[in-house]
Parts: sequence; structure tokens; C-alpha cells
Amino acid sequence: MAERRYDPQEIEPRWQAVWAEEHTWEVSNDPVPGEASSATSYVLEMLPYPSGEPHIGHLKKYAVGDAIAHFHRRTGHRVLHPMGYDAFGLPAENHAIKTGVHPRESIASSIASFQRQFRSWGISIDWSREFGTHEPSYYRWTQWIFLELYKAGLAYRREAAVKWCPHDQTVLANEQVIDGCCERCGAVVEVKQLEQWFFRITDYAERLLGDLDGIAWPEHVKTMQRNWIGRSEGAEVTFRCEQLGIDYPVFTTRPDTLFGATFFVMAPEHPDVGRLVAGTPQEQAVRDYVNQALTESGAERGSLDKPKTGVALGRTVTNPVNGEQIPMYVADYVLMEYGTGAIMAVPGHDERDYAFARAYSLPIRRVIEGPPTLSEDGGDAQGLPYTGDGLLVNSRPDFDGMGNREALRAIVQWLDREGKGHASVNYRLRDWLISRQRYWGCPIPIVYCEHCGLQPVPAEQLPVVLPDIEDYAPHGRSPLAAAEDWVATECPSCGGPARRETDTMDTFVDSSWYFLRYCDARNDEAAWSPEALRQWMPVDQYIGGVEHAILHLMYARFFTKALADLGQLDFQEPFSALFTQGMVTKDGAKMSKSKGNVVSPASIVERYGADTARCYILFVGPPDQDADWSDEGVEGVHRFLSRLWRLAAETAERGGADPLASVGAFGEVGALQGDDLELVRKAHWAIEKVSEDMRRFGFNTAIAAVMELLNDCSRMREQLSVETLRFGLATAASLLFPFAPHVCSDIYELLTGERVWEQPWPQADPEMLERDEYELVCQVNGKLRDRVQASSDAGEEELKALCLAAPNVLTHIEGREIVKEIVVPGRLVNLVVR
RNA sequence: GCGGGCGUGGUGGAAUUGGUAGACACGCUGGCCUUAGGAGCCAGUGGGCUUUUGCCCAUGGGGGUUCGAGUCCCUCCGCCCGCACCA
Repeated sequence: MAERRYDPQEIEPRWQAVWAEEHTWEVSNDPVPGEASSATSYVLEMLPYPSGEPHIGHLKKYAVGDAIAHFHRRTGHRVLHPMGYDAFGLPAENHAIKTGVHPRESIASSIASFQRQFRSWGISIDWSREFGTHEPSYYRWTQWIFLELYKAGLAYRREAAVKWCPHDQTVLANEQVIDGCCERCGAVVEVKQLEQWFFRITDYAERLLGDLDGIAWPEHVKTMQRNWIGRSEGAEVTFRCEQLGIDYPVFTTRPDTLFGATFFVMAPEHPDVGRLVAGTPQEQAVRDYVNQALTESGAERGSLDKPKTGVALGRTVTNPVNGEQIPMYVADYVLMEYGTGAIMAVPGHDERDYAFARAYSLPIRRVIEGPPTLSEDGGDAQGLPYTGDGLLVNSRPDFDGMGNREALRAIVQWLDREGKGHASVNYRLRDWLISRQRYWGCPIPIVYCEHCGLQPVPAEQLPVVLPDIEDYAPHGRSPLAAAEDWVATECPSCGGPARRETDTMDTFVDSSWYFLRYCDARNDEAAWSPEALRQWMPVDQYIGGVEHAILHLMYARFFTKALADLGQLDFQEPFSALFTQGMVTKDGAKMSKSKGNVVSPASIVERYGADTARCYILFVGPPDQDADWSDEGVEGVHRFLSRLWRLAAETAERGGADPLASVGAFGEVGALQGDDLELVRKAHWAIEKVSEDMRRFGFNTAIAAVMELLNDCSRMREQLSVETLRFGLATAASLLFPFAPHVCSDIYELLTGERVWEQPWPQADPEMLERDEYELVCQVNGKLRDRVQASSDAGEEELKALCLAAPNVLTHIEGREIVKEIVVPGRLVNLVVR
């Protein structure tokens, strides 16, 4: 028998060629007659940003997604499993600024590299639907969606205090500001007043929150979204500045403490601050304070231990519940972005207001009774500030003595009757700022006409194609502004001279609908056909990193809901189920070039093959958890695949390919005996185990089960009939195929002459899972004392007797009285003795 | 501060509803084979005691519920993630 060697470099390209030539993983949109909607499945990994080469995180994401796609296919589904590229965005543009190479070129070479490697990984992609979001045939429809949202009033333009990154010279979304710094470059973010485009995502806050209940997402992701939406119930209450005759509504979650309001605070960004102090002695001091607060970074301003600061405005407002005149202040602890940018301050029952009142010697009034003075640390002798529940005091006779929660409702009703306020709900979520003063993005399809003003580009004129330019560097305005020939255009309404919008869209817009386009990627007439969406959407299983738990996943949900409202689709949630894979680290640290701990998938694939790389990354631990890369671990998995392939090749040589092995047609259990029966049973155990593990993403334990099966095949190889051995190995290959498609295709063909991906997923025979005998655990007082063989159909009395006869049980019950017997058939007997 | 998660051998990790703790793998030790081994095969491997049978201890610490707890409850410690002056 010739020495056979497992050679992934030969095996893998051979099978990849078969799949490419036969277009094996392509699916048609034509409905299959009589096909139930449950017979199709849409498996999708978050689309990659093509920068350089794929990294190990991509390998993990696609190893997970491909395993699920294969499992769905072989359990009777027609599976859509597409691929594309999120190709607009800053990295390519920054590269262009540095090197002068057009982003289109650098992105094209990155995409080529991703394509090459994805093919070398053997992932089962329907390549006929591939696209990049930077292609005009795609972003034409991004622009179309923008116009649809614009027509519906969901896209709008306004001047706003926006977050500005001085390094990238662009506006950022709130979501892209991390600890007051730019998410991308880490520069400290500034605030600027600019005209910007927004999407009205806040209109959807309630639905984005409520519909989380109906989707199969990890609980922590839902929690993050809930926190981000930040729903608060309370009341809007109007405080009037009599001197200027202006009403100032404020939002409060604690209307029960209204009688304790002793001052009033506005955010430095509040547009009325200047007006309130104009011509007063305070004017200069307020102006200085505001300027200082505005130039301060978010991080400095938000720092918790920073002492409270502010300046009096020299004005008062009327507290609507008691008519008191309370002084107005401007202070940077009040945020313009939340509520109305102004607050009523209740120092007795709010820690921040308390700190401010102490710093500026303002009155502090208790209006809710708390437990008798226990405050030994921060608070004062009366136990203030007190934020807990209690009875109202110092309020109004009809509210005093009421529990504060009850009083809250009563006070809101009373305010409502008096026209001084009303119940209100506030959200932390803010509208999505999508303008970017950048070149490499989707142009916003809007023109500005001298006569007609702002005009949307008519849909039939789309796409507004991104022009080529020379200088990519931002200078505080979009680089597109320099493309004069492009900017100067005609007004679609009057035909007069007009100028194009020169900002581009946030790249998160591009990725908020790509999953819809895959359903109908070659449609030139529309973004999609309703039939195509009906065929595939919503996505049955979405896979990606937790880093997108808020941004991308919230935006995609918003787009889906908005498009549903516009009649463009008929479902409310884009991703029915979500799986978030954990990070791959090296030596416990995130891989990065600067740390020099990067493991490149290409080098692993070159050395061990894609099957080893994919299996290892799934075997190392539960896929939703972080995993640390270990070179020794890779070796171990490679040894396993080598052993599997070698034993299969040897076994195949002992007899020709036998289609029966694929079916496992062994007839009755009784026809088998001894080791043959034991191995067939082991194979069925593995089928059961792997099938169950696939459903719960337990890929590490699924692979371990196949390892056990192989170990048994290997251990008993001399004793087993060649048919049994062939069945065991073919089963192993069939079960491992979703993780190691090349080597398993090879093995399966050697053993059976058939193509494993065309075979239905194996079914465990219940009769094979049952055993005649099992090992009965015998316990005394809950401690394991012996094990005996018990017949599977033995009754409780029989099991008890077996246990009582077990030698080591006898030594432990000798001379003692049995007071209780617990019998768990199929498992154990526990004797309680005294 | 609030919210979520986690803590098991030398290592990564197993342990469906409370029922044999440590599957599978890495590493290590010994052996076989070999001119050679960073190949392959076999055996061993939580700690302690014991000649073996076996006994005791052990899932971050402490307490509880239970015939029985890695799993449930309370409490403390440690680590990770998200949000964070959101009124």
C-alpha cells in the first residue's frame, strides 16, 4: 500500500475549480414551483471594508457564515449567500491624499486581493451577485433612496452645532465620537455650526425600540440599542422669562420635584443665551464663559470629576407650579443635544444640581422626605441630595404627604389642566447626520438654484456620478467643491444655473441597504423588484462583529422601516437572527501592525490549507467569544485533518467507492455486532451531536465530536469490516464538510463516489442511539462509589438492586441504615444512609 | 455611577433541563518505529495520600437550598464590554 499524504495544496484548488466552473453556489430568483417560503434561506455576513488584505477576523466571520450556509443547504433550503464590498470611505481617501493614487484604484486592488483570498478559502458564495458600494450602478440607488427619504421629509437640511474632526476635516455623527475623540483618527473633536443633511431617525425611536422584542438577536446587542435610544418618560414644563416674554420649556423625568426647583440652567450652545444678556452688565462674562465652553472638547467637558461651573444670566424665570422667580444660569453641565437644552434645577434631589448649588451658594430645598439622615459622605446633614422615593413635603397642601410616584402623575395632570405642561417622552437618540466634507463617498443628489432654491435631482438623471479630481485633501469644505465643471449645473426645475451639493454621504448610508440589493443585484430598472425581496428577505441569519451593535445595525433597521412606510418593501426588520462573533487576539492582545502580532490568513492557508485554518478558528472556542490564536493549536487541527484524510484514502483503496456508505444502509441493528455495531452507533451519536451543535453555533464541540468519531475509527480499524469503516469515515466527512469543505469533498468522493454537498444532511437513526446497556452510576450520600452495567429497560427496583450489589457500595453502606433511595433511570442510583 | 457578561487542570475549552467535573485539543512525560525527526504510532497526564483495590480535596472566596450544585439563591473579590453631567 503506497504511503499517502494529505496535500491541501493539491486538493483545495481542485475542488474550488469544480465549484467555480459549475457555479455551484449560485441561486436563481425564479421561484421554484410549490416551494414554501421556509425552503429558502438568506445567510449573510456583514460586508467587508476592502482595505489591504483580509485579516483573521474576516476568516472567522466567513468560517462561521459558510458553516451555517452549508448546513442550511443540506437541511433542505435554497440558500442565498452573497458577497460585496463597502468600498467608499476614509481609508482609501487618506491613502489617496498621501500617495496621489485615486481611491478607485487602491480600492480595486484591495477588492482583487479580497476576492482572491475568499476564493482560496473555498467559501460558498454566489458570486453572480457581487458588487461594490462605490460602483455607480449601486450608488445610483443609494441616491434614489436618499431622494425617497427627502420626498417623505425624512431627509432634511439644517444648521446645527455639529461634531467636527479637525484632523480628518470632516463632520462626524454622534455615533462616531468616542470619548470626545474621532472614532477613526483619535483627534479631539470640536463643535462647529454648519448646514448639514440629516436623516430623521428620531421619528422611528419608538418603533426601533419596540420591535427589538421580536427579533432573535443576542440580548446584549438589544440592550446596547435600547440604551442608545435612551427612552425616558417624564413631562415637559414651561418656565417663562417675564422680562423678555419668552417661554422656556424643559424636559424633566421628575415633575414630582418641581416645587424644589430653585434655579434654572441653559446649555452654553442655547441660541437665546446671547439675547438674554445683551446690553446687560453680565454680557461680557457670559460671552467669555460660552466661548470657553464651546472650545472645550467633549472629553474635557464631560469629565465627571470636573467641578461644576457656570455664570448667572441676571434674569429670572417663573416656576409655573408656585410662581417663584428663580435665577437663570448658563452652565456647561447642561447639554444642548438632549431635551430642550435647558433644565429646571432641583438641588435637593439631583446630584449635579446639588453640586452646582453648593458651588454658587444657591438655596437647596427638600421636597421629598428621605430616610432620617444617614448620609456620612458627600451629602449634607439633612441627607441631601436625596434621589430615592418618599413622601412630598414643602410642595402644595394637596400634594404634600403623597408618595412621590403618585404625586408625579397628579402633578403632570394638574400641569396639563393648567396649560403649564404635559406628559412627555424623551429619547437620547438624535437625528443621523449624514453629510461628509469628503471626496470618496456617494454624492448627495441635490442642486442649489439661485431662483428655485434647493432642488432634488430627478430620479431619471441618476446617478450623480462622482467626478475625478486632482486634490483629495480636505480644506474645510468638500474636495468636490474644487471640481468646478461638475459643480456648475442646470436647475432641474427652471433650467437656470445651479450648483451641486458638494458633500458626500456617510458610508453607513451605503451599508444600510446592501442586503436588499443582493436580492436583485443586476436590476437596472430599480433598486430591487418586490418579488426578489419577497423571495429572500428578511435575512435569516446575519453574522458580524459586536462593534456594529449600534451604528450599522440601527441604521439598517431604520432604513428598512422607512422604506416599508414608503411602500417599497413589506417587512419591518431586516435581520431576523443575528450572531456576533468574538475577536481573534494574539497573546491576549488585539492584532495590530504596531504590536507586530498579526497572523495573516494567507500565510496560514499557504502553509496548512484553508480547511485547517477554518476548522482551527472554529475549534479554538465558542465562536461568539474572543479567541486567542495559537500556532500549536493550528498544528493539532492540521494533524486531525491529515489523519482523517489518510485513513479515508487507505480505506478507499481497500475497496472501490461504495455508494452505500453514503446512505448508511445497514438494515437492522441486529445485523451488526461487536465493534462494527459500536462504531456505527458512534457515527449516529456524532450525527445527533453535530446536528444539535450546528443549531446552537456550537462549532467547537461539533468538531470535537467528529474527532471522537475519527479516533474510534482509527482505534478499531483492524477489527472493523471495511464497510463499517467506510461508513464511519464518510459520516465524519459529511459532518465536517461545513467546516472543511475541500478535504471532506475529497474524502467523500473517494469513499462513495458521490458529492457530499449534494447529499442531504445525515439523519441519526433513533434505534442506533439507544443502547442495550449503560453504565449506572452508584452513589452513596451523593458521592460516586461505583459503576455497574445496567440494562436499558431495567426498572427502578432492578436498578436499586444492582446498586446495592455493587462491591464498593457495599463497603460504604455496611452497618448503616438506608433512609432514602433516589433512582434516576438511565443515569444513577443514590442511596442516602445514616 | 448605571447596564450586560465572565471566573473550571500547565493552556484553549467540555459538561441540553441540578445527576459520573475536566469531553476534544494543545503542552508535557515515557515508549515504539526510524540513519535522522519539528513525521507517524502507543501509553500516561487536576492536586494530595495509597503497593493495588481505594480514600480525601478540587470549578474565584464565603454562606445557603437539595439526596445530589460548575449549574439555583445570597454575599464578597477579580476581570472584560457597553453607556456615562441624558435632567
